[in-house]
Amino acid sequence: MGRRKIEMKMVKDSGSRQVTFSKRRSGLFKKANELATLCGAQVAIVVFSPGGKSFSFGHPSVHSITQRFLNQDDSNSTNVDSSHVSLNDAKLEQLNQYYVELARELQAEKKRGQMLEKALSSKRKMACQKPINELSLEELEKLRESLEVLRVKSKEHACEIEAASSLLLLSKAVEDNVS
Amino acid sequence: MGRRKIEMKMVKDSGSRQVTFSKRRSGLFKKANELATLCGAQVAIVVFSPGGKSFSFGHPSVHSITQRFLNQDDSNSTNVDSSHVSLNDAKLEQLNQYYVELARELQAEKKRGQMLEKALSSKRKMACQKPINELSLEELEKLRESLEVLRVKSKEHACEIEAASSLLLLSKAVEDNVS
DNA sequence: AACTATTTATAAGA
DNA sequence: TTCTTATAAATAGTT
Repeated sequence: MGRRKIEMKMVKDSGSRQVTFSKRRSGLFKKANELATLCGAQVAIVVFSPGGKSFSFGHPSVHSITQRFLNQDDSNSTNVDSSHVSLNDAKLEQLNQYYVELARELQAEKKRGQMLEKALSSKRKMACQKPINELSLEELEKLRESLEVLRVKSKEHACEIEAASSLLLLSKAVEDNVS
Repeated sequence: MGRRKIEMKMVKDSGSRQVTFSKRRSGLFKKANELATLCGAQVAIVVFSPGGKSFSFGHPSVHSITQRFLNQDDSNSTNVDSSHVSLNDAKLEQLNQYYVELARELQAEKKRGQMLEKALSSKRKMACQKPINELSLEELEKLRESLEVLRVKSKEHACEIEAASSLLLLSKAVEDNVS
């Protein structure tokens, strides 16, 4: 948002980075205040600059909000039963929502889509196509999600095989459904 | 920032308020992520909606930042008992990490359109050459990206047939390789 | 700190 | 609700 578009990576020059930090921190707090005002929400923000200096915004206060947040799931420390539908589950779901929202942003990639369309067109020359009328968008989405999970698991450098198996089950299901 | 300027006060209509909250919370988190990325800053945000539902953003994590913040002015207080940090908490933080990481990768992905085209055209070969559980992380990522774009194209209601067909080619390649 | 040329966010609308 | 679009707002580079 300025004279030029900038790369979304660490600003190299220390001076410029300090200026950017100052401007954007101010902007962030303003947005937070607007969110609290317009929606009656409670918002707390804590920021540490690269130099280690802290800044905070809180409506009504950072302390009250962070305590409320941190104490959400501590009340039943004795109950570690996984079958219990806890607030943690809500949080997990919530984070998953963010994850999905971000994935959705990829739709804004018009240019890349066009390039892929080209690639897909040339791909179609290859034979061995099957009827696809019964393959729903929902099923496409399922397969995509499974790969999303697979990617995460791979990055954990753990249970790669388990993840791959899950993927296979899904892709097999899709394949069965079509044939 | 929209069709009209709005008064900076509580949105009366409950439905509109919910929509505004959702949009602006998303925008706030995006700004926070940009601040962290551009300036190498640590940022933690906790938001409670009017309905009492909580949302959080943390880079690197809400917990670490709030602890750092709460401890800086309270150096005489003993450490908060860390034994209550359950496995679920760890999972949450981990998921949060994925969220942050994905947001960052989203920016990078937008610049890899051409690479994606290459990846797609060479994908089937790779899938056919070795078992899926031996695919490299990079290869899995490419496959995932391909499906990501397929999904986008599908939702654009353009070339649904082509996309689905290509997906089948992909899944078929995987399936053939395994069976 | 101000100043704008631009980009980005978003309030309405479809 | 998800996707546009017209407009307001944020901000990158400049002075």
